[in-house]
Amino acid sequence: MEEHQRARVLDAAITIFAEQGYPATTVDDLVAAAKIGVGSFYGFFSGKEQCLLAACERIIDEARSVVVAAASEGTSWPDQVCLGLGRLLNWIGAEPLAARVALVEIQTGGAEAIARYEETLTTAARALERGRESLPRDRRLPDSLEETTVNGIAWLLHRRLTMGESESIPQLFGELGEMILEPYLGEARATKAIARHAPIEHRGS
Amino acid sequence: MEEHQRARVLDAAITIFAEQGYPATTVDDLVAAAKIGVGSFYGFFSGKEQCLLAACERIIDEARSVVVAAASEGTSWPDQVCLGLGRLLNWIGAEPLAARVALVEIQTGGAEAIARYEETLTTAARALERGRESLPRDRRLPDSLEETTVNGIAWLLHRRLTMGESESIPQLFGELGEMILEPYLGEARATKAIARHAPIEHRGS
Amino acid sequence: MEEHQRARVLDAAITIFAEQGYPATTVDDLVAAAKIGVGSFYGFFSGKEQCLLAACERIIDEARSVVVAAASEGTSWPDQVCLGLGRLLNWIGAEPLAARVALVEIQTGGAEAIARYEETLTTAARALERGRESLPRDRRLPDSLEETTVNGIAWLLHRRLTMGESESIPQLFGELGEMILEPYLGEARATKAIARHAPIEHRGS
Amino acid sequence: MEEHQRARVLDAAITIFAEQGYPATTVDDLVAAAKIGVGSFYGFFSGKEQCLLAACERIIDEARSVVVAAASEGTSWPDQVCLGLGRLLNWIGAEPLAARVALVEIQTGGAEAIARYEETLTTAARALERGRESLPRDRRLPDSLEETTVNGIAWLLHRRLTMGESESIPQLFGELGEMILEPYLGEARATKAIARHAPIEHRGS
DNA sequence: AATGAATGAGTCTTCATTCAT
DNA sequence: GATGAATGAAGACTCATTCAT
Repeated sequence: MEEHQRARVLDAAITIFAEQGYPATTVDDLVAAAKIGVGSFYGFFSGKEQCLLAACERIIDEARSVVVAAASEGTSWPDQVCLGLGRLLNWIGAEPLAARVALVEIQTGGAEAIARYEETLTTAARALERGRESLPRDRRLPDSLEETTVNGIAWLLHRRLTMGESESIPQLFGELGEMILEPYLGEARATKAIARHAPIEHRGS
Repeated sequence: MEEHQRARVLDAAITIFAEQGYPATTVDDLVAAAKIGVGSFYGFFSGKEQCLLAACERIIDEARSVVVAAASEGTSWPDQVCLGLGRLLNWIGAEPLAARVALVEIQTGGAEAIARYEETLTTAARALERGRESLPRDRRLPDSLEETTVNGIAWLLHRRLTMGESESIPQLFGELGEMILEPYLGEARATKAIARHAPIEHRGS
Repeated sequence: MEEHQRARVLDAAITIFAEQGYPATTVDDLVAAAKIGVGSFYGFFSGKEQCLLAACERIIDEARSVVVAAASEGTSWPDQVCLGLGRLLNWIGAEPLAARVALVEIQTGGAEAIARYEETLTTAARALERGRESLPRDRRLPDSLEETTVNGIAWLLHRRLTMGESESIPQLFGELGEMILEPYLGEARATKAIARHAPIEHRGS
Repeated sequence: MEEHQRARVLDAAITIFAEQGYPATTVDDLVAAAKIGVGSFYGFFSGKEQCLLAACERIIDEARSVVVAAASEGTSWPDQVCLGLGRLLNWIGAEPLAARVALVEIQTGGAEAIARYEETLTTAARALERGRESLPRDRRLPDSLEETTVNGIAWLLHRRLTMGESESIPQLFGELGEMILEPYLGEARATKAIARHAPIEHRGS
């Protein structure tokens, strides 16, 4: 029961953080939206920042599981990337508020929140490094390629989310897929891999 | 005299903003550091946020003029890019506090500050589009390439700045240079262009 | 409970406003006198001015009910006027602080407060217009008679209150009564009506 | 020269005080309007309140001399009253800003200013007491008649000035004249005295 | 376990006044 | 004599957090 209560508070917090921005949100806003008392809030979280952190954690966990589940359906690495990316973008399109919190608001949540954000991006970058395994001998990639890619993507999403264009996010599939795969596969193979997936979104891009 | 005074306040503000972070900085911190009265502060700026904005404006102007001056020494476009990038990285290495304010703290400075930040990156992205002019017919680039590149670079810098590794920033020249030029020139020509410049930094990367 | 608390704050506020004057009173003075925290104060009132307004409203309500109750005991209109006036003056003599706030301090409380003050006087003036009903045909009275009368009285009270002569206020009964009634009844009848009431105060005037 | 300068500052101050209200006026507003430096301002007046006081003094002196000059043209006391009142109302209609400062703003100028205001009204009331000299034996008037009358008039003017209806002030001549004279002369003679003067304004009232 | 009334430290901001030039 | 840059005391108000019920 208690856990369920906490989850409800988190839901409310995500909505409020996304709508008003983290700094502009007061604890009172949060408890009003969650329909609990201030005391209860401090029972669940040790403060406003911890609440943001918990919200982000839940959002990222959910996003991660979406990606992992999708990737497990693929056989080759490029397929896994495409599936994961596609589903992730769809999920973001469906949950723009949550995405906004985990990608935008977290950056205004103080030192620890920023650290978590960067950690998340780093983890994502690590995951992409698998693409290097099947690289032709002569192909050398910059050390920070994955980090740059991931951050580039995060920024593109950030932008759409900030500008209220979240419905268009799934349509980024083609562009982002190529951005990820091209360095490892070259343009031709990357394009082909992408074409195999997400015909709908690709058309739109 | 008045202008000089204001510049001094800006200097102090940049240091404080960089060291404590914008949200954690109070107007009192600012006036204490600048050794002026609160009243004077409000004579110069209409508030804390405007002060941050003014600081960023000055920083960005300075950075821009460093880049422009450097680029004007080059003949070909790749040369201009290399010169501009190299000097910019050196400047950042020499002024890490200023860079931190304009790249990191600005993002916590409220809506207008964020808008300015994105504007700056967009301007930089626009400048890189010149690389498309001499592109081979068959080479097609994603629309958002430059924005992604610029943001990826900003993020890399952001990261070093945040982690206190600002001295290593000039050494990113090789990596960043390739990241910029490769899509337009291909790997071979990009590497060559970079090798012509900044031999010292390249070795370090 | 909350309502009772708010009433206590209002009591304290009336004392402080009357003693120091509205403009010279700070929110800190108020909370110190009421023995509450600043936060609580802002829970009760949205600011200093609203607190003054609330205080005046309560005072005026109370004064009005004193007058209405007294008037209801009278039969003829002149009797009602005398009863109402007498009790009002006694009440003011007993609550000089409250009277001062509602008559004096309210005039320094900003636009809204002044509007309320004038509104109150206008209402009182309206009430006096009933005296015109039984006027002899040939008697014509200036349009603004009641307003002038009411304001003249307010000003006399203002004066005594300001000069700390509040104990003498009930003794104004004879004078004020005549001032009110004479235009409608003529001197003779006015004097007689007054003589029927408040023998004690009349003697003192 | 210095005196002339000071007068200019006073002129500017009257305008500003009337337009923005005394409390809302800052010393900066004043010096900006008078086109002098802050230092000079403090050379002329020891502070904002003294400036208001000086302004009121000048205004009242001028108003008084208008009345005195007018009254000196009359022969009988009622004539003198009518002439003085008529010219005063015309003057107020012509100088609403000054009148506003001396009648309205002065009341928000702190203890001393209020004292001056009341003093002025008291002086005016004293002047009216001359009307009692030729009173029929049996006619007894309330002690505070003149104060009440004067204040009633002040309040009527206050009201028009506050509501921006200053042009209509000269038209109050008939009403105010009767209010002053009636208690001493009775209605019939009062009306006749008034009719002899200010035919134009009387029609409008 | 839940509540929300109460707190008060901390912030921004204004503005009358001073004084070196 | 005039200037206006500089001052900083003072005030209104917010909001994260506590704790008695």
